[in-house]
Parts: sequence; C-alpha cells; structure tokens
Amino acid sequence: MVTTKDIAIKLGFSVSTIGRALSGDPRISEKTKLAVRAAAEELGYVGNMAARMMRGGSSNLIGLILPDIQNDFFASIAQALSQSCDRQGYRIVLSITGDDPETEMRHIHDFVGARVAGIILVPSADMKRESIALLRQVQHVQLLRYASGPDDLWFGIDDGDAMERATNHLLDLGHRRIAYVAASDRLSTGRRRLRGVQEAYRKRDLPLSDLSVFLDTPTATWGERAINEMLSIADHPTAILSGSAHVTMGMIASLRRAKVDIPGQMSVIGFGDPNWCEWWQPPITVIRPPIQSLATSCALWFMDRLRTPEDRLVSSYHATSSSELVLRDSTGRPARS
Amino acid sequence: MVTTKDIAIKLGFSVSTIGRALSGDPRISEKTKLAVRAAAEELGYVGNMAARMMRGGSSNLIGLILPDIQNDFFASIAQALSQSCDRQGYRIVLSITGDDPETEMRHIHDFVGARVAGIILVPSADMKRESIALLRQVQHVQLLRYASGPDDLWFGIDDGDAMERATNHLLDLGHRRIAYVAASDRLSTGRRRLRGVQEAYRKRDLPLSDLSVFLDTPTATWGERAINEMLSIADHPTAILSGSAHVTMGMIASLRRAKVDIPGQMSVIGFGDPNWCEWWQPPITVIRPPIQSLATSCALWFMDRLRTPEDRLVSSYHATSSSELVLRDSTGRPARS
DNA sequence: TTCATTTGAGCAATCGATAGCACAAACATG
DNA sequence: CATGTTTGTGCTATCGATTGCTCAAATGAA
Repeated sequence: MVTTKDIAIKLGFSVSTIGRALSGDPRISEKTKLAVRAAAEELGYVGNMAARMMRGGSSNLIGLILPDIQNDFFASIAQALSQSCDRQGYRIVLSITGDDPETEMRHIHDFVGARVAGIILVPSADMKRESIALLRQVQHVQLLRYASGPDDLWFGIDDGDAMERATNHLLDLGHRRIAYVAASDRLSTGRRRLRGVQEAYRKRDLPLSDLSVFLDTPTATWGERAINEMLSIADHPTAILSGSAHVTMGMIASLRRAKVDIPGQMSVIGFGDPNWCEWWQPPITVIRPPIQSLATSCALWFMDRLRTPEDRLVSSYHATSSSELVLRDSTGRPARS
Repeated sequence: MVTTKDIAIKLGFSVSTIGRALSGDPRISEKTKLAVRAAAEELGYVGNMAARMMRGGSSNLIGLILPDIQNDFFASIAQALSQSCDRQGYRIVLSITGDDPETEMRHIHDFVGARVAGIILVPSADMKRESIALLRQVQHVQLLRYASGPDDLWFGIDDGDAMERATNHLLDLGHRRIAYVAASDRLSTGRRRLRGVQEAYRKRDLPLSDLSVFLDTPTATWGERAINEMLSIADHPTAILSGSAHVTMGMIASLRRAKVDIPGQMSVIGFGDPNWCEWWQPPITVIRPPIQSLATSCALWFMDRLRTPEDRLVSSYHATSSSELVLRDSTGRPARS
C-alpha cells in the first residue's frame, strides 16, 4: 500500500514535506503542494487512519450496538444514525448482539480496542458488569433502553406516555375492557409501556381488572396465541393494544382468521409503524415512535459531545422524544353489548 | 487509556516482557505471566488495535456496503454477515449509501484508509470509476448486484431462474396473461428477473404480448398504481408476479380495495418473503431468495480468502444460490372466462 | 571450581503520520 | 558588505505493540 514515504522517494522530498503538503501547511510552497498532490493522486495514496490515530488520539469510528438489525425499529435507527454521522465524517462500526450479553461484551471490548471515538448502544436485556466497566473507558450514550450504567446518558421515547395516550383514546371511544399484548416487562421499555396503560386506568379510577394483560415475547406467534386465548374469554375485551409491531401482526392475523371485524367488533392499536400497517385493510391505527428524529438528535448531540473538552462534559443527560398517535381505520366505538 | 507501558511501570518489567506475557510467549515464566495478567485485568487494559495493526498489517475490520439497511433484504444480509464474521473475530464497519455513488465512493475511500481487511458490497446502481479504482487496493467481493469491476468476485441469487420457475408455476396452473410489476431494469438483478419471466414464455412458445410488464420503482405506491392501471384493462391478466416485497404490498392492498379475490379472481406471487407475507390473509405465495445462506457462505468464503496468500488467490469466482418457491394460498387456477 | 547451556528479560528498531525544532538559502535593510 | 528576517525543508521524536537480537543470571555437568 502506498505511503507518504513512497511519494517522498518519488519526488525527492522528505516525508515531513509530503505530510505538510497534503495537510495544506502554509509553510509549503504552492508549487510543491501541487506536485505532491499530483503524485499522491497518481500513486493512489490513501492515508493510514491507524497511524494518524496513534499520534493524534481518537478515530473517526463510532460503535453502534443493536440487539437486532432486522427489526424495523433498530434498522431505522441504524439508517438515521449512519446518515447523521456520515455528514460529520464519522463511520459506524456495527455490532449486532442478538440480545446476548456475552456477544455484547466481546463487541464492546473490541470497540475499546479499536479506540472508537464513542459508542451508541441499545443495551441488551441483561447487560454484564464487565460491559459497564468497559464502557466507562469510552464516551457512550444509551438509546431506547436504559440500563443504569456508569454514566447516565440516555435518549429514549415516551413509552409510557404514548401508551397512556393510546389507552385514553380507546377509553374515550367508550371501551372499558381492553387487552394489552406485549413482550415481557423484563426490559425498561416494556415496563414503562405497561405502566402507561395502567396509568390511564388509574387516572380515571377505572378498575385494573378490566385490563387484560398478556405478556410473553415480542413475536407474531405470541400476538396470535394471545388473541386466540383472549377471544375464548366469555366477555372478552372490545379493544386491544399491542406493545410491538410483530405482536400487532399476529394479533390482526388471528382476528381475521376468527372473522372478527375490525373495527366493528374489535378496535386495534399497534405499537410501531412498519410499512404494512398503513397498507393493511383496514389500515391500522398505531403509535408511531419518533425513531428517526430520536436517532438523529442523539447522533448530533453525541458528536457534539465528542468534541467537548473533558472538563465541560455533563455527567447526566436524559432526553425523551414524543410518539405520535396515528389514527387510521382500525379503531372505533365498541359494539353495543 | 492504559497501555502496556503502564503495566510495565507498575510491575517493574519492560514493555517487551508485558507484550510477550500477554501474548503467551513461551519464553516468559508462568509466574510473570500471571502477575502481568492480573495487573492488566486490574488496570482495565485493552490492547490498541491501531498500534497492533500498524506493525502487523491488516485489521480485523470488514467493510460492509449496503444501499439501504431498512430494506428487509439487506438487513438479513447484515445480520447473517455480522454473525459469521463475529465468529471468526472480524468486526463489521457499516456503510449505508442510499444508492448514492458519491457516498459510496467516500465510504470506500475511508475503508481503505482504515485499512479494513476486506470489503463486502452490494454496489450502487451507478458505481463510479474512482470507486472501482479504490476497491482495487483491497480484497473485496460483490453481493447480489454485479457491477463488473477490477475483479470478478460475486455471490448472487438465481434471480432469473427463480422468476422463470414462478412464471412456470402460474403457466402450469393455466394462466396465460400475466402481469409482472417491478422496479426498473437499471440494476443487473432487475434485468435478470425480467429476463427470467420472459424466458418462461419463450420456452413454451407463448406470445410475449400476453405478458404485461410494469416497471418503475420498488415501492408499494408503484405496486398499487400499477395494479390499478392493470385492472382497468378490459381483458386484464389473471395473475401477477412481483419483483420486490414493497411492490407486493402495494399490489395486494390495491387488489383488496378493488375487492378482487385472491386467488379466486387473481393469483399473486411475491418476490422476497418478509414476515407479513406469511401472516397476510390469504398467506402470499412468494419466491424466497436464500439471503441468509447466501450471506453466510459469502462471509465464510471471503474470510477464508483473506487468509489465503496473495499468489494463490483466484481472480474470478461466481456463485449463485437458489431461491425457493414457497407455495401458500395466493395462487390458484384462473377463473373460467 | 569452571565452563557450557538453558532460562528469563531488556534494548532497540519497526510500522506511518505528524509536529517541534533546527537549519540553509534567499532576501531585505543598515 | 555585514547582519537580520523570511521562506522552504529536513531531522528526529512520538504514539503503542511487536520482534530480532543481545545479554545476564541461573542451572547443570565435568
């Protein structure tokens, strides 16, 4: 691979001169600069980031840790983050953990080894202590999920508030018995969402017994099973709230198979707004989390932080972006009973 | 950040000894090794990859260039690739180009600068010459799309063959007039798919005029528009083939709105098998490209290649994986006309 | 006790880019 | 003509990990 030394030899200058010419140092004459640039171009010179880094400090890499890239949610984050970072010259090193704490730890370790400028992560469900210790060595910020760590920097969405608003919408329409189908409350996000639903009931002094909660895994299969089970209840709920897009899919597939009319016999609100929610018949009313804007503002904030001198860094920062309740055709008044 | 020097000072050894102890050199006594490892652990030492690399040669990074990570197709690739590479200690540096040749070039340049061990890419539609020149400096392999470059290393799917089989399936069912809705044939993949459909007609000596081709963009909106247009034809096709998952979605939404029964009045075969195809009512018959296995075998082959000495590298290698035609309930015999 | 051999560890160079300092040549000023 | 100043380059150390070579101490054999 071509180095500054090769250019130096070719032109008869010293390595220093080449380096200065390429970085536009004013001490080098225009004539020399032109010659150097031409030679660099001709030889196909590309500066060695590793060497540059060793001298100067940090790299232009930002580590991104996600549980799963095939999930719409996380893919949007990757997309938005990648764009924002690109604009400021940062590159993304990707880690997909599959929510496995071991993998997560290995990758964090490697990121520290690669001397990334910083790490943006959606923590796994059970983050290891070692991982937290490693993170301590690097600038980092948590996204969506919150695993209280060495530092307290977090960008999330209004899980609870969004759910509360969605529940209120259903209650306003006249529904009383509602089913909430979601993943387990092992994750902070899950807990907040469940609490949001309950909060809506509490604030209206409605009995929590009217709320049927089905918690398991964030899969379509679970959504389907939960709804099948729910439909078998004698006096079953008239509306359902989903805690994740996959669950939504299973739910509505189950409803259609059972020939339950949406929204005639059952109102549905999904969480997350993948493409198909809009194209489904009827189009599904959903809570749309502000993923893109969340990721973008997080990226900008983080890159700004990376340039801030150590002594002026805040040690704690929490930001929440607000979800949107997108009203489509899957919600309506409950049927007279 | 902690370096070997810090450990050396703490223990009173030289840096060389520390380095040897950590890498398990047999010349260092067990006792010393233990002491060094303990100290490293205690101080939270993490080796500097950049320094290690400068000396030794290449890094443990593999550049991955994708047009779009939110696309199911590409997300699967990222997932599979990430897993395979992880197992062998490689990390993924991600580039999302948005199919923009400029961005693509910038990122390739940075990858070369970062001295990645290799690059795996799904080329953008109009790859720049400069990009190809840069790629020449690094080991690389193309995925899915094929932009004849400096070298001829490519892992793809059987676009044409898969389409031909799908078309044959419809022809076998008795359909004669078929609509093919897809993105433009600007990409090599698109061209191969279209040719596959046509090939099925040719081989049976059926007139290509029975085939209605709608080419534009790979979006749901286009799928919808195309189908609306198609339905307005007096003696319209009795079956439709989609060239991409987004198009499939638009198509079936349009059909449902027009109250066209699937498969009673219209058979549908989608291309690509995102989750919802299985959950839709009726479940959609699709061509399922072997994305995961493609990515995995590509990753394994590529990492093996990275370890092969220069003089034993083959300069050309093409591999194609076969798609699966997943029969579900959206295809049937045409209605008597 | 002396010499040979094994064992354990240090010195110094290396990778590529950068930056402080030194220095020669060209020029201006008295 | 002598001295000061500007301009353009080169020399060399530096970052952190690695490695060939050197060398001292410990061990064994005669």
